[in-house]
Amino acid sequence: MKAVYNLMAIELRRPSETRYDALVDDLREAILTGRYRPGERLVQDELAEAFGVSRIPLREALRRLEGEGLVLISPNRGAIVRPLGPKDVVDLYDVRLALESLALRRAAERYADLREPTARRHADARRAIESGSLGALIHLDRDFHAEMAAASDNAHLIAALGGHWSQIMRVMHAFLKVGTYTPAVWADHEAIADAVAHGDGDLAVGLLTAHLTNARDAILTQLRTKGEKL
Amino acid sequence: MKAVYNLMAIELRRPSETRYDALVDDLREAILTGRYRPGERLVQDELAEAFGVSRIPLREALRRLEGEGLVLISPNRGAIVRPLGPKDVVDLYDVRLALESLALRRAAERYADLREPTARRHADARRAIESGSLGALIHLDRDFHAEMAAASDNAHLIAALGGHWSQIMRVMHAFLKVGTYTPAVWADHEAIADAVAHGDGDLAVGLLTAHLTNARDAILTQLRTKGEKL
DNA sequence: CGGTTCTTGATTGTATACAATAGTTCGTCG
DNA sequence: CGACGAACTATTGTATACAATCAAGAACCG
Repeated sequence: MKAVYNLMAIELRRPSETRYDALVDDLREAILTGRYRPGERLVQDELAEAFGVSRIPLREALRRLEGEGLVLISPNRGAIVRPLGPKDVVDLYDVRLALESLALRRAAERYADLREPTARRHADARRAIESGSLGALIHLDRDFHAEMAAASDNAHLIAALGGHWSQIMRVMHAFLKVGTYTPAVWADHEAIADAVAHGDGDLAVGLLTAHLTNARDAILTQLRTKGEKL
Repeated sequence: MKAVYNLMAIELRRPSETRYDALVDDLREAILTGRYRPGERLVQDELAEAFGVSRIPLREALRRLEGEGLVLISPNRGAIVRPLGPKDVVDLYDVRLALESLALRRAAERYADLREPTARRHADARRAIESGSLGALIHLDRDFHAEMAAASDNAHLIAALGGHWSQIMRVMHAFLKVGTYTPAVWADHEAIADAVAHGDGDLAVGLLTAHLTNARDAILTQLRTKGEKL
């Protein structure tokens, strides 16, 4: 059970970042990408050795991810990756629509102009699709929505959406393993950015509603037909 | 620095509850009620001794509360109680309205009938007002909204609202120290419960919007005139 | 004196060690 | 042969101990 610490990896991060900070990011990413499967037990000793740390910062990271809803922890029983079903997808997208609608309205009131970075990401996304790097694609997608949230200038909204995107990204990763990514989403993004820049909150929300409904339904049909686990 | 552990307090809780679980609740309550002031440093050794535990479960509890937005933690610097200003009140109520509106619509779709427990709480609230137990009053208020959230049958929405209520309760506690509690809120609650029971989501949301706007404005004016810290 | 480096004390970060719990296996008895 | 229960094992929960970091003040130099 003695761990051979990965000395190199530790010092590649900026100095004042603690093991906890790095662990939260790494563990989250591992769960999002499906390296740890839904329902799988997360045994502390194993994880600690895998990440080259002791159980102390690891436990703190698990508590954090519990707060984000990525893992479930029961006393004296340990942590598992939270399993998600079709109802979770529906529920998540409901909450997401409510929060992001608010974000768009506030961003539109301030005439936030995100057209330039959105176009840039659109180009990046094309390249990511060609090279087949799904992970990068999802991060670009999230970045767009995160930037919209930031434009709302509401710290509590940003925090709430940040937590929810962990879950959304899990769903997306699972979907992209079996489904196909339609570049149309980036046209949607640009239309939304346009509406916000012109201060038209109603239009932006309408576009977002269609955008999310399409995405959700595509995911749900894939889930039903291929029966992929989340 | 040696702690004389409060042996009695430990076993008064249900057996399989860990020190972490108890700490989260106790620490949250202490922050909500203002026992630890906004901006105040939360030194781990001091807290550990005060609560009769070691720093390990304490640190985990702090991570949890960080996730709820009650404390801010910076690496190697420690935790402080997150200070809230007038803008936070506006932002919080914005997010709250978005989330609770969704909850009411879903609850109304299901014709959830919460009129009986709401009336019961109304009576309890009268007694709480007479006996001047503000803390109990706030908990009753939260319970109403929590039950509405639960009636939405959306686990992710419930979780999101649960986290937010920590913050809302902080604002309410601070407000009630200087402001007055108007029993009219319970008439609002009953009207909302009625609308939901009749399946009228639009009406329920309209009532909620007025309810929250009134509450928010009352808090804001109190803050501005008396300049109370949150 | 004003600014800069060094030292020190307080505090956080993390590893190790041990205690407590729950799940499991195996034996016993009906 | 199955139900019950007692050891055993794997794993979590928590305390202690020590290392790393930061903030503040002292010493130093211009």
